[in-house]
Parts: sequence; structure tokens; C-alpha cells
Amino acid sequence: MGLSSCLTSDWFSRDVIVVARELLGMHLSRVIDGQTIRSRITETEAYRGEEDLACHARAGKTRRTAVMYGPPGHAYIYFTYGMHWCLNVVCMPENFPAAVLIRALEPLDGLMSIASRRTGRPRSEWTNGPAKLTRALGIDKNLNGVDLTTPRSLLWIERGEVVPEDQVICGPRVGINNVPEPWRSLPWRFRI
DNA sequence: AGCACGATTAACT
DNA sequence: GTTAATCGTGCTC
Repeated sequence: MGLSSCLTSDWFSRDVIVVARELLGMHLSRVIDGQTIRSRITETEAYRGEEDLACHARAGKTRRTAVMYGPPGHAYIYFTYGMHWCLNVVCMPENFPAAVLIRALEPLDGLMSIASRRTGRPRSEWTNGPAKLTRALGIDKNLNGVDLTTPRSLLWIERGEVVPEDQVICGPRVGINNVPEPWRSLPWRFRI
């Protein structure tokens, strides 16, 4: 195991729903202020194509969504509700807009660094939501578009543990209550 | 230039 | 269970 254990661009170029499922158990790492934070991905959601009316790419290619049309394995980071950042991984071949939203993490290392950004919150709520985890890891628009397949950069993803099927809960995506069917109810949310 | 809304969170009743 | 916070984005005029 001398070489990097990062996931490759080819790995992310597969179907976004398969990637969302298989990202469970993988390790997300972040270097900030000289500290390294390591974490395990525990919840994801898939967003696939312009036809998926829950996906930001339903509006086509715009300045915001351009990253989703780019190479797989890069970060798509968007701003919402006037104050929150959310982290996605671009998937599927270039020019097809799709991404996996990272919804929850289990911190493994760098707890002090996380605590400094989540003061006053119980530990169980440090990274159990898509905007909570970006706050905890100091992720914002400055990291939009970065290549997550580059080990030991500012933000990257490595192989972790394989999560057995009987430990995976699959269900509808959340926070999209105004989206029409069938998109609203598709079981594209995965969690351990 | 103006407008409505949002892949959420935290603090309420 | 309900609601304020807060502003970039995409759409309409």
C-alpha cells in the first residue's frame, strides 16, 4: 500500500447512484490551519442530470452549475438559505451534470480543529447535516471545483471501509418537498 | 433592477 | 411542530 489510496476519476465517472451508495464508508480528509481532519462518510444523496427536477442542473449549464458538467471527482460547493455551504462530488462522465451531496460524516481525527468551528454544539451534532459538516471542516466557495482525487491537498477522498448491504438505509431525498414526482420520492438517499 | 425562493439550521412553542 | 435568519441565483420586466 505504498501508493495513494485516493479514489480515481474513473471511479467517480460511474453512475451517480452507484457512487452515492459506495461513498458510504469512504474517508473525507481536510487540511486546514496546519491540522488534518479525517472523517468517514455516513450519509449521501444522488442528483442526476437536467431531467432530475431536484438537481440544480435542471436549470441547465449556468455559472453555478458549470462545475457539475466538468470532470468527475471534483467538488461542487453551493451556497443556500443565505448562510450555508454544501459539499458535493461531481460524478458521471464529463458533460453529464450529476453530483453526490455529502450529508453526514463521522469524525475520525482532528477533533480539536472541528471543535473550534462548532463551539457550543453537542459533539453528536458536529457533522450530522450537509451544512453542519462544511462548517465543521471549514469548507466554502474557495474550494469549489477542487480535484478530490489529489491526496494530501486541501480536501480529498480516500478508500475507507466497505459497508455491507445490510447496514445501508436507502430512502427518498430530503428537503425537496416542492419537487414533482417521481423525482421527489426516488430512493436516492443512502445512510449507514 | 427587482423578485421569489432555496439539496438548512437553530431556536423557539 | 413552527419559524426566522440571510443572500446568491435564476428568472421576469
